Amino acid sequence: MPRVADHDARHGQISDAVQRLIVRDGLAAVTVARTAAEAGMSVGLVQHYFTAKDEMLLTTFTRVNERFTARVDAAVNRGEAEGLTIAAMLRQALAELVPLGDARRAEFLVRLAFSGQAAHNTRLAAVQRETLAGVRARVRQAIDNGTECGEVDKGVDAGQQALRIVAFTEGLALHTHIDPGSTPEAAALAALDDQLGRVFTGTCRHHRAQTRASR
Amino acid sequence: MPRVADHDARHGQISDAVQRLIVRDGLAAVTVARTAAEAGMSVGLVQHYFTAKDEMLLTTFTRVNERFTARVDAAVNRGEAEGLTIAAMLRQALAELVPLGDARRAEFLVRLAFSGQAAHNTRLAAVQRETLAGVRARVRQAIDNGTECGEVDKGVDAGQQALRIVAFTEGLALHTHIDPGSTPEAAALAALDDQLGRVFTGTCRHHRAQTRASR
DNA sequence: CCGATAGCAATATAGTCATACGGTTATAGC
DNA sequence: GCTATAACCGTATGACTATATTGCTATCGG
Repeated sequence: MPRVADHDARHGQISDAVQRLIVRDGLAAVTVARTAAEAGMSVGLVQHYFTAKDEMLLTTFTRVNERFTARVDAAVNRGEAEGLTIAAMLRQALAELVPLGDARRAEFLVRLAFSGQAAHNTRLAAVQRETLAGVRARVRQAIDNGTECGEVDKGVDAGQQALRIVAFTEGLALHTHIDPGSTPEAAALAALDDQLGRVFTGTCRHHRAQTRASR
Repeated sequence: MPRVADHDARHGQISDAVQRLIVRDGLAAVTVARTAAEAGMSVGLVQHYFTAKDEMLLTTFTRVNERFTARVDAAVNRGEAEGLTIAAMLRQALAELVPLGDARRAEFLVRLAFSGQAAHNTRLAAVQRETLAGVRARVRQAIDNGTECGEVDKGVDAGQQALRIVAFTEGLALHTHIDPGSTPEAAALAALDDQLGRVFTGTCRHHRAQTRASR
C-alpha cells in the first residue's frame, strides 16, 4: 500500500497548534488556515486529517481534557508514591486546576475558551461533563479512602463533599485568572487547604495511605 | 435641531438583542446583521448607535454586569427590608449567581460567553474584574456587619472569607450549568448554605440587623 | 415654514472564512 | 519495476462578515 503517516502524531501536531492559537489569540482567532501555518503544514493536510473544523476543535478539546485528567491522576500517583496523606495528595491534584504557572495557565485558557462554546455544542458539552465527572469521581474516591483510613470522619457524604470541593477549586481557578491581583498564589492554595481541612479532619491509622482509585 | 431619539433605549434594544442571540446560539453567532434583525431594525441603524461591533459587545457586557450587580444589590436590600439575618440575606444575593431559572440562566450564559473573550480583550477583562470586585466588596461588607453584629466570630478575615465564598458560589454556578443532573437546585443551595454557615456561626445581638453597605 | 441635522435604510466594498477540488509525490505490496 | 493509493500541496469558490457610503426622511429651532 502507499506511504503511511503517524495519524495520531499528526492529530497531536494540529491540536497543539490549535491550543497555542487559543492561548495566544483566543478561540475566535482559530481558523484552519492559521492552524495550518502554526502547525507548519498546508491547509490541505489539515483537511486530510480533519474532515471539518468542528472535528478539529472537538478533538483538540478532547485531547486537552485527557491530558488534564492525566495530570490529576499523575498528581495522585505521585502523592501516593511519596506516601503523603490523602489530604496532601488531593491538594496537589486539585492545584492542577488552578492557572498557576505557564502550563496550567495555558490549559486553563483553553478549557475556558471551550466553556462558552460547549453551551451550544452537544459534543463539546459531553466531553466537558465527562471530564468534570471524572475529577469528581477521583476526589470522591479519595474521600472514601480517607474515611476508611481515618482522615475523614465517618458520616460525611463523600459525593456531596467531592462536588463542593471541586466546585470551590474551579471557582478559585476562575478568580485567580480574572483577578490575579487579589488572588495571589499563596491565597489560592491556602484557601484550597482550608477547604480540604474541613473534610480531612483526622489522621490516618495505617502507616501507608491506601488511595488507589478503582478506575 | 433634527428629530431626537432615546439613545439609551436604542442601546438597550440592541444589547437585549445581542443577549438573546448569545443565549440562543452563542457569542460566535452574533453578527451585526443578525443583531439588527433580532432587534427589528436595519444594519445601518445599529451602526449609527455603535461605531464598531466591539463597542456593541462591550456595551452589552457592561450592561449585563450592571444588571447583574443590581440584582445582587436588590437581593441585599430585599433581605434587609424583610429583617432577615445577614446570612440569609447573603444567601439570597449569592443565589443570583447560580443559573437557576430562565432569567439567571440567560444571564449566566452571557457572562460565560464573555469570559472566554475577556482573556484576550483588555476592556472586557476590566469590566469583568470590576464586577467581581463589586460582588466581593458587598460580601465583605456583609461579613464585616456580621462581625459587628455577632453573627460572625471576631477574628475572621472578612476579605479572605468573601473571596472564598464568592469563588465557591461561582464554581457552584459553573457546575450547575455543566452538569445540572448531579447538581440539582436543592444540592446547590444546600452547599451554599453550608459554606455560609461556616462563617456565620453566631446570632445577631441587635433585634434588627444592620447591613447597610457603604456604597 | 424652512433648512440644518439626526435618524434611519439600502447597498456597495473589501476581506476572510471553511471547504472543495485537481494535481503531485512517495511508497508498500506485488 | 510497476501500480494503486495514501500523503500532501496550492488554489479556486462561494458564503459571510464588518464596515463604508450614499441618500432619503422627519422634525426641531428659528
